[in-house]
Amino acid sequence: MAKSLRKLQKQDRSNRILEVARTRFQNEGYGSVTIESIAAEAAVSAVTVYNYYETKANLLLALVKESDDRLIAQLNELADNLPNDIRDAVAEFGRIMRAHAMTYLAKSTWREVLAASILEGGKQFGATYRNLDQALIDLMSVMVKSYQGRGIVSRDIDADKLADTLFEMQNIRFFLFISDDTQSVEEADLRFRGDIAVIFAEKFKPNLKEVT
Amino acid sequence: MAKSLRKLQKQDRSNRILEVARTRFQNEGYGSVTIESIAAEAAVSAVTVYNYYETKANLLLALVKESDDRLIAQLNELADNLPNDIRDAVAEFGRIMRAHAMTYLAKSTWREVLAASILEGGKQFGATYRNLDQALIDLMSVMVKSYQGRGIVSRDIDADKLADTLFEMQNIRFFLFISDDTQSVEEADLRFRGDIAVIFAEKFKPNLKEVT
DNA sequence: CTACGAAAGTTTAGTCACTAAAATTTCGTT
DNA sequence: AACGAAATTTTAGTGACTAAACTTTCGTAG
Repeated sequence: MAKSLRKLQKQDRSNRILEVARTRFQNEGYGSVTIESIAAEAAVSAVTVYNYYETKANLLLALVKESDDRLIAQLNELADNLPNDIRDAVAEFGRIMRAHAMTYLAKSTWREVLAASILEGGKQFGATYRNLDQALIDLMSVMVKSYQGRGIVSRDIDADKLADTLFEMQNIRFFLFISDDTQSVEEADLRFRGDIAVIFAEKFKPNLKEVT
Repeated sequence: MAKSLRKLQKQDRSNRILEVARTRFQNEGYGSVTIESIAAEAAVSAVTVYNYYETKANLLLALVKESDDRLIAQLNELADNLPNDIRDAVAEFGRIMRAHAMTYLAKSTWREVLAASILEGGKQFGATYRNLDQALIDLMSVMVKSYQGRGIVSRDIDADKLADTLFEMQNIRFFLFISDDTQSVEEADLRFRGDIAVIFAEKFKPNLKEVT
C-alpha cells in the first residue's frame, strides 16, 4: 500500500494550515490573524492547529523554516564565488542574510520569530532553529578554510572557531538590526563591517608582540 | 509643598506592585504568578497594574533594571583592577555578567526578559534595556583605552569600535547561554574565551601581511 | 470650607492564546 | 458488518490584555 489514508489526511491538514497561515500572516500581519480564523479557513478546529504546531509562534517558525533552503542556496553561491578579501566575504554573508530576511517578513514579525526561538530555548522548535545556525556556521567554516587554503588566512588559527565567532557576530548584529525599527539595512551593513574590520585588525602593539 | 498627595500615592502604589511582583516571581516563578494575584496583594485592581507597567513582561523588566546598579558596580571594580592581559579582562567582564544574571533569576525567566526586550523593540522599555547596554559598552571602552594607555593595545585601532564588538560578542554568548538549559557557566566561559582568543589572534599570513 | 473639575482607579464586558478532558467521528482491521 | 484505536471536535475554563463606562478622590477656586 502507498500510505494509509489516515497519514495522507494528516499531511494534508498540516499543509492546509501552513498554507493558510502563510498568506494570512503575509497579508494581514502576524498580530492581527487569529488561530481561530486560520483553523476555520483550513477547515479544521482550532485545537487541531494547536495539536500540530503547539503555539501560534511555532506556526510562524515552521513557515520560516521553509525559506531556509533558499537562504542556504544563496550563501552557497557566495561560497562558490569568493572575493579576494575574506572581510568582503564575511560582510557579504551578513548582507545576504539580512536581505533574505527582509524579503520574507517585516521586522516586527521577525521579532516574534526571535522571541519565540528564545522562549523555546531547550525545547523542540528551538532546536529546529539551532539546526539552521549549525548549517550556516559550517558554511562559514568552509569559507574560512578556503582562504586558509589560498594562503590568505594563517593556518595557525582554528578555522572552525573563527567561523563560529564570525557567525555569532553576524548573529547579534542581525538581532540588533531586527530589534531596531530605525536601523536601515545600510546602517546594519556598516556596523557589521566595523566588527569585521576590528576582528581582522592587528590589535597588539607591534613592538610588544606577545601573541602565542 | 513637598509633593502632592496624589503623586505620593502613585509612587506608593507603583512600589507596592513592584515589591509584590519581586517576591512572588522569586518564590513561585514568573509563569505561575498571575497579574490578578499581584494586583490583589498590592491592593489595586489588575487594570491599574497594566496602567503602570503595560505588560507582565515589562513588570519583570522593571524588576531587572533594579539590579543594574549592582552589576555596574561589580564591573567598575573590575575596571579599577585590571589584569595584565586584556583577554583576561574581557573574559572576566563576561563572567561577571553571567554570574550576576544567575544570582538574580533562573534561565527560564531570563528568557522571558530577553524575549520581551526584543518584542519591545523600538518602544519604551526596550529603550530602557538599550540604555544599560550603552553604559556597559562605555565601560568596556574605558577598559580598552586603559590597555591602549599602557601600550599593550595598539593606538591604531578605534577603542570605541573594539569595545562595541567585544561587548556584542559577549552579548550573543549571553543570549546563547540563556537559551540553552544544558549549557553550564563553565561552558559559556570557555566559549567566550574562544571568541576572545580568535579576535585577538593574528589572522593574516605573516608573509602576506596586507592589513592597512 | 465647600463644591466643582480633573486625575486616578475600578468595574464591566469582551477578545484571543492556550489547555485539559469529555464526546464524537472516522479509518483500519478482523 | 462491527469493533477498537486514532484523530478531531466540543466544551469549559484560565489568564493576559484592552476599551469604555462608571466611581472615587484629591486639589483648588470661590
